[in-house]
Amino acid sequence: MQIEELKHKFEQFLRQRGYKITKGRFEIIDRIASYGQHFEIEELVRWIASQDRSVASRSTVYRTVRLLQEFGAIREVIKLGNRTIYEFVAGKPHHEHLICVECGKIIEFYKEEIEDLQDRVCEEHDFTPINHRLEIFGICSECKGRKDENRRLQAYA
Amino acid sequence: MQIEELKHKFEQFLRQRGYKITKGRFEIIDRIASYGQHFEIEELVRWIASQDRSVASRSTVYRTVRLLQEFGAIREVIKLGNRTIYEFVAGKPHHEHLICVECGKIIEFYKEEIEDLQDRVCEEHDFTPINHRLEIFGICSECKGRKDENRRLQAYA
DNA sequence: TTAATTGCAAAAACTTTGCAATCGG
DNA sequence: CCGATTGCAAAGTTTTTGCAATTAA
Repeated sequence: MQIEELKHKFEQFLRQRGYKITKGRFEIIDRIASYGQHFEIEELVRWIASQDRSVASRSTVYRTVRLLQEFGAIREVIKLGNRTIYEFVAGKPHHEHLICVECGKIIEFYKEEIEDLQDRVCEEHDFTPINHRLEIFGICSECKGRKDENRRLQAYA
Repeated sequence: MQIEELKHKFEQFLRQRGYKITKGRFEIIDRIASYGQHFEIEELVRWIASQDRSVASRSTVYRTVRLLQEFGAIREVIKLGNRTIYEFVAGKPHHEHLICVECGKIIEFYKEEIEDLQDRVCEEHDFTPINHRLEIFGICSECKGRKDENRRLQAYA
């Protein structure tokens, strides 16, 4: 399974750095995987606490999230206001996000050409890219529909 | 002057919303302009306090920054870790950023094609974009030079 | 054994808010 | 005069950290 492979690689990563293989760290990976694609840390803390409080404390969750980020299993993908939304990468190919500011829906997309153009920009500036993030905020089709409805209702009122 | 025009438009914006034209709000615009292109709120608070404490309190700075954001004179352009970097837009055309994670340097760029491709992606998803942000994190040419130097030094050690 | 990890509570960093005083229209 | 704004201090959020106890190697 994908997750097992990830855990195995994480184990190697920990060993390489002289860190320890603890139950908590691997449990957190499982909880992230079971929570779904995107999450905020406090959400994750609550999710873990709601299931089994003994898995990890808030501090351990924060510390493990940082570690998983260094390892590359999760990424900060959306920054909106004071919120940070992480994504469980788990070997998924790179992609960008459309974020509906109305309902919070997150749509993933990938455009090879955009990536290529970014590389070109970096070359032009002799800049070595490490990672990037493209966030497009707007209104999704469902919310647009809903808005039109509201407008109609208001018009009749 | 550019700033005067901006202030004039901001005045109209305030009136339109039934808000008041206060000295503080306009002073803050001047201080942002004099601070430079990019800033964090706490930096701005300190900058203002260092010049003339009577201009505005921390709360007023926070409240005015929010207002200026709604108005469109400033934008949240970089979100890195727990930091938020704002940019004074002041009629400048839209652009994206390269951020050096080594020295913090910010390089602006604009690629028409990237914008066009984004529009196409949005159309494909029937998504109405409101705004977007593309951040490319990496190492700038100066820092690369510095790193090579370090490597050389280490090699000799 | 011993160095890393954990949980806890405290602190830090950043931001928002309630309220009384003040100011703008 | 009335309602918006301000400054202050207090409270809210989110994240980090010091420390003693615990655990992995």
